[in-house]
Amino acid sequence: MKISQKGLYALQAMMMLARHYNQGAIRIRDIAYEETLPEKFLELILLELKNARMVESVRGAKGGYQLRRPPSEIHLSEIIRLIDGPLAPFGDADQLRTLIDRDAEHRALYQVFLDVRDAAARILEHTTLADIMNRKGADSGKRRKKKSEGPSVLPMVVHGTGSRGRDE
Amino acid sequence: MKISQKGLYALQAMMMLARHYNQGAIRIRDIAYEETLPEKFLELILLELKNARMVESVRGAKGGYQLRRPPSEIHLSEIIRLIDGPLAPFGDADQLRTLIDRDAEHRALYQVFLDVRDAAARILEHTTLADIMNRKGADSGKRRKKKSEGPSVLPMVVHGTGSRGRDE
DNA sequence: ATAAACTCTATTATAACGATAGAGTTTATG
DNA sequence: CATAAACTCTATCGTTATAATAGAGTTTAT
Repeated sequence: MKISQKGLYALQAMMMLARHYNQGAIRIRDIAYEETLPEKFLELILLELKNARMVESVRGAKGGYQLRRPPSEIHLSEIIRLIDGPLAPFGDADQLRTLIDRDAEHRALYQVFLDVRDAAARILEHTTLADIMNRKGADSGKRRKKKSEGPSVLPMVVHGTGSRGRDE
Repeated sequence: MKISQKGLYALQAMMMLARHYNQGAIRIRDIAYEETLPEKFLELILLELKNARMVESVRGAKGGYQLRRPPSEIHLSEIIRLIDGPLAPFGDADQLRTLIDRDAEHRALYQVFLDVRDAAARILEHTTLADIMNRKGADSGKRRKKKSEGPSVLPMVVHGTGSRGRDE
């Protein structure tokens, strides 16, 4: 899974709407300004989010956009899947399962792909807009230590563990 | 991180060379035939793998390609990074760490991205060609004892755990 | 009535992707 | 030492995806 620039914009816009939840409709222009996003491009993104029923629009003067559900009920995975497609690093989960069933030669490889997608899904399907709002701004007092603390959902993801200082 | 068709080809070619490790140089044509890969495209991929010192070539008649290191010492992450770039779903790990440091507004979001990349890295940096060779074909009894067995590092990746039967 | 907003379709430029072509170089071997 | 078998390298090509802009159309508050 690759998150495109557009996907990032969508996530940022949704975060902004989450911050202003229950404050009425927000104009595209204001979202674009606050998040520094290209306005016309954002327009298309919001239209997609609307068609996916994640946001709703109010048309006409005084119009704008707002979330259709509370931030705690919108998962990052939804947004990412909508804009950038499946979470799997190759194909999608169903395809991978089929390949694991039918392609004996490459079964083990596809299983690794599926493991990677499951790991991503476990994080993104359990993280909501509310989660990342609350985590914002360098420790909001909620016992979130600077170094580790790991990703809410997935145990033992200790920060310094992965290839720190290596390539990517 | 997205694994392209080219990335898949590279992984398949490397798996094939792993199966034929210590059997001398294998011709491009034979790799292409055995794995059903487009020969001319594979040529370019092998060249890249050679420049990255993962394989070596023997030129001239009777030439071909072979692994430069034993299959147990070649990690899937190396191949994927070479062909498809960083494991992170957006940018690379260093960029993400910088953004987490400097962009207070979006810190929490980038942290999630980094968590996803760490989860992928944990799997792909610990899975070797030998691992997936040995895991092949629903455990056919024959086992080459190499080093670690099974998904050494990432336990708890229970097959049926992830969002089965859902969207992707 | 009109300006402020969202809506929709089209278009563009650039890059990435997947692949093929062909001329060049190296080497085993008869 | 000629030759065929192989790898090496650069170029090209068609397609699709990405990132973005443009502009005409529609809805609505005031």
